[in-house]
Amino acid sequence: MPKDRAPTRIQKKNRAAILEAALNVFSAHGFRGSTVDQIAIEAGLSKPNLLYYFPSKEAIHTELLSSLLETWLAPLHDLDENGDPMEEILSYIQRKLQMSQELPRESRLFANELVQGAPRIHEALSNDLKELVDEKTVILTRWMDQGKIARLHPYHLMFSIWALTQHYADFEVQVRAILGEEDPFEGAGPFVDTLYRKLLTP
Amino acid sequence: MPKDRAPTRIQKKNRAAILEAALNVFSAHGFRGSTVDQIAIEAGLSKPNLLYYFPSKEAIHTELLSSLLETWLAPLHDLDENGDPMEEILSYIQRKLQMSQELPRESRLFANELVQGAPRIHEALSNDLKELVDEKTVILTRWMDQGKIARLHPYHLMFSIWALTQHYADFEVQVRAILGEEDPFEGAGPFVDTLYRKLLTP
DNA sequence: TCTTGATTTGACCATCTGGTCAAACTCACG
DNA sequence: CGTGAGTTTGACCAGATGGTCAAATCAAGA
Repeated sequence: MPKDRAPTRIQKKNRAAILEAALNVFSAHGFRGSTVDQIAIEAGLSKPNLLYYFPSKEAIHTELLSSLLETWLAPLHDLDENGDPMEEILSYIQRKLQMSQELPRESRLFANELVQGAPRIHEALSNDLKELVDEKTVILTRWMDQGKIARLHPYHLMFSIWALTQHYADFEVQVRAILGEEDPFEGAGPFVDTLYRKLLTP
Repeated sequence: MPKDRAPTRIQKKNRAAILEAALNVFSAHGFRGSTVDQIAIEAGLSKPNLLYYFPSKEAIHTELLSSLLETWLAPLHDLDENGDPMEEILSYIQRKLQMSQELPRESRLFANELVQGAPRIHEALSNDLKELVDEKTVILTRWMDQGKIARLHPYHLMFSIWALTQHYADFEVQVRAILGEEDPFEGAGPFVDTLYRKLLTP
């Protein structure tokens, strides 16, 4: 293993390649379904070489999840209490949808983890996520109190946004099986916009 | 393997026990994450004994998926073109939500499969599911033409229903991490009802 | 009860998989 | 250059896993 000095050029390149490869593999096959060899080959390294950069398969997975969690929660973080309520929420939703489109691997990485009970990120859910959601829930509730948006159960509103937007990445095969040639996101954008505009209008 | 006569009492009991156990295990760990031993133990059998009833792990999985697909699609099947449009759709949604509550293992079994690209049920999606959806889409579109419900992209309407209802089963850990003690389905029922009533009102 | 097919199992096998290690190789820099 | 740290790899290991098989046990009808 490299000493803990500043990472060399090679270390940077290889660690990045490994994480990129691991994202491909883990998001497609889940943790148990992925092998170190697959990741190594995809990263253009031999297995022992890969394990020179990360102590274990688990470590790669953990690092991936924690380094991507921030990205994943960023849109919600950006929800601004000083903006226009309806526009803030709608633009949050569009950003989430855009992430589903542009970062489907990340979405599926989390989906895989969650469906199987989130054994490795349970803590992050109960802490980081819960905290962030509660913070934003206060804002949503205030907007409801002020009559700026319709009164709804804020948690379930949040769930519906996650469910709807991530569905397009997580269950892409199914969506494509139904839509055929049609581009999923072409229709999805306007659809969710309409949906939440109607739902949130007081 | 048993001859292909009428199944004996023991065959019935053991095959049922195996499928029940496999549903538990596969839905919790995915296909690759599950082992034949786990399933055997959960079914109260030895591994060779289990493999006396099913030729392989894959065969159990396949049989589970195909035998549950029907159950899974039943609510949509029941959508009646002669009923009241709004009530038909809303009751479809409530039935889906109820299935999420009562059959979460089945939901997660499919979710696991779908997230990983549905390698084993791709065909069923493009055939059975696609066909059923298209059939019901015709009804939805007619209702829209008649002004009975709001005009929406019917496929995306369908996706939204699946996403929202199955979210509660598939991502139950996340939902519970946010809700804490609160019963997810307590709030979910009214929420989705409100949502689709608003959305579908012309 | 006896017989025959159904059921069960311990022992076993081949393969896969995560991980180790010592030896070889490469690179940056004095 | 030369040298020491950083990098790479072939060979290997132990445990897990899907699956097989012959032999033993059981169950039900004649």
